[in-house]
Amino acid sequence: MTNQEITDILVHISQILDIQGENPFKTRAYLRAAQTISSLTFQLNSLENRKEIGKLPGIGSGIAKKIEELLETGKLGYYEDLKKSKYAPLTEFLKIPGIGPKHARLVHDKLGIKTVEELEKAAADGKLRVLPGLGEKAEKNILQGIQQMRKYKERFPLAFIYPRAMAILEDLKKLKEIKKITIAGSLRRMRDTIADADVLAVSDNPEKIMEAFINLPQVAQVVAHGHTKSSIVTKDRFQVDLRVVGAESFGAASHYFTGSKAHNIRIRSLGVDKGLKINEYGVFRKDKRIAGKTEEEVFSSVDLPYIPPELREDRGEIEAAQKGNLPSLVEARYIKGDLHVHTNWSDGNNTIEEMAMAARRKGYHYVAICDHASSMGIVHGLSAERVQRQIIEIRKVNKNFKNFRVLCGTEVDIKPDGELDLDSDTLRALDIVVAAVHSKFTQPEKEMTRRIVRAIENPSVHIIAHPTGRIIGKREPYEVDMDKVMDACKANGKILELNAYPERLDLSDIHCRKAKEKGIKIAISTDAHMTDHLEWISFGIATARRGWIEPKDVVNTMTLAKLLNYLRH
DNA sequence: GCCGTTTTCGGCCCGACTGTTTTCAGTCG
Repeated sequence: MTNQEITDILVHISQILDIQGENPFKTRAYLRAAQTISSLTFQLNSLENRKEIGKLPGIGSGIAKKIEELLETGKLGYYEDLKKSKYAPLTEFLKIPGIGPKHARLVHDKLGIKTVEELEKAAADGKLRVLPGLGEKAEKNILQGIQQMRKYKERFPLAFIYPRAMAILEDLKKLKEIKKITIAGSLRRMRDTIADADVLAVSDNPEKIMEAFINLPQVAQVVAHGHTKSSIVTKDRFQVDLRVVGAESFGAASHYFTGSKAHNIRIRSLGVDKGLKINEYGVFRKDKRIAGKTEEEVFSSVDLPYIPPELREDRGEIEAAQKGNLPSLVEARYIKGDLHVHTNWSDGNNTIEEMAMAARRKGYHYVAICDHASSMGIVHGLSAERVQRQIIEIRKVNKNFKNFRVLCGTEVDIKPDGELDLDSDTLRALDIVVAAVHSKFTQPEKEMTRRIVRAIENPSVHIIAHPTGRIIGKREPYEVDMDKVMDACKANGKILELNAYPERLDLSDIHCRKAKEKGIKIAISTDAHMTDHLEWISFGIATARRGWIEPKDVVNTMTLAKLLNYLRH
């Protein structure tokens, strides 16, 4: 049983208990345990890890026992019983925005409603309005919520939301009443997918801002409209929440709205321990504000150093901060080159020279041209002979540069049996060999793992590109044992790519952290197919930061000389 | 259900908005 499966079961347990009306702190305990497990960098099902379960944060003897039962037998008696509860099917209702555990239970108990379809019909027929606490408006909202759930249930890739949220920020900035404005929420934490965009502004005239916000041209629907907080859905179908506070509260509000929720709860609990109340307006002792203007003040009020947004997931960052062990995360300024870009020699849009110029404009010291070597026609993969010609061309281009180097590389296919799509003599002639799976994604885990491990063991290979093959929102990662892949990388001194292509971000943050723990080096590369794509490096850096990656963990922070030396050895 | 250099019992983060209510419960983040 995988961590993900255990997580799903714990969440489901929490939801059923919630609907049953259990003690909310108990249901939250299950959620917290689920969150802990979902962010582990190791699988619980390996034997040596099982003893540690009870020591994990938020997992005590009760839940630890349940997890052990799941690992041991693949089933959990407690959960099997819960699933028989008449309330178990109602967890589907919780996916409907505006419906929580209380209303889910209410419509079931009073009207016998068991499915979303029945709920929709009851709302349409005006049967909900007679229930205590519900009215006509609630009926309408539930109908709307059901439609919204069906339409917008997905999360959006970070790179889809990011520019659109920035555009809204720019629009709002034009208002003279706005003194400060920033993104917050999962967008600021740079999660790989985003459900909605949070924006925070400082103003003395919040109502004016609200008015302007809900009348932006991008707005398709106004979800909520209050004095200091409003929510809209854009024509691109994602929700934006805007909150306005006073300047004295900006730090506290930034911290609060950036989250994560789990991180906030921990910080506020630390505050409670010190007799402080922390909310979005500031840090208070009794009624006296003692901090809140900056995030640094908020952290410092609970004796912590500043914690970067990307780390705020309650995945150990608070403990690390308390011990003074926070990582010094990688930043854009450390990146000295891009180790995976394409040109019009294969499926890219620009020439070698154009890509090189663009990389140099970014201040890079090098760029590796890694066009496809593939028997798949669609990418115009290079044959061995064309690789030789490209090497000559790159040498020519390099004569035009000083203090900048175009590296000869390839993105060679890993065939289903683990062989590469270029001969080893050709591969040896290159500065850098990036190998990747581009076909037969559906191999069983054992075969896929063996396939990739064979490529890692191939002495010509330096880097494994987009190691899990996921396309966010479109394709699940292929079935591969990343522990074995990483162990092979460690044993053979090979590098894993963090592909910054916005729909990939592969490695994920969790895998980055695992790689770091195992001492494996990362290459943050864009896989750019045109010059503009070089900018995507920022999404890769953000994902790396979420994985606690420091400059020393990243090969493309090395100088050219060091990098070439590293690749040769 | 978890957790503890104040605690092994009694706490557990905090507030805005909505809709249905006359003071609040439910939902959300």
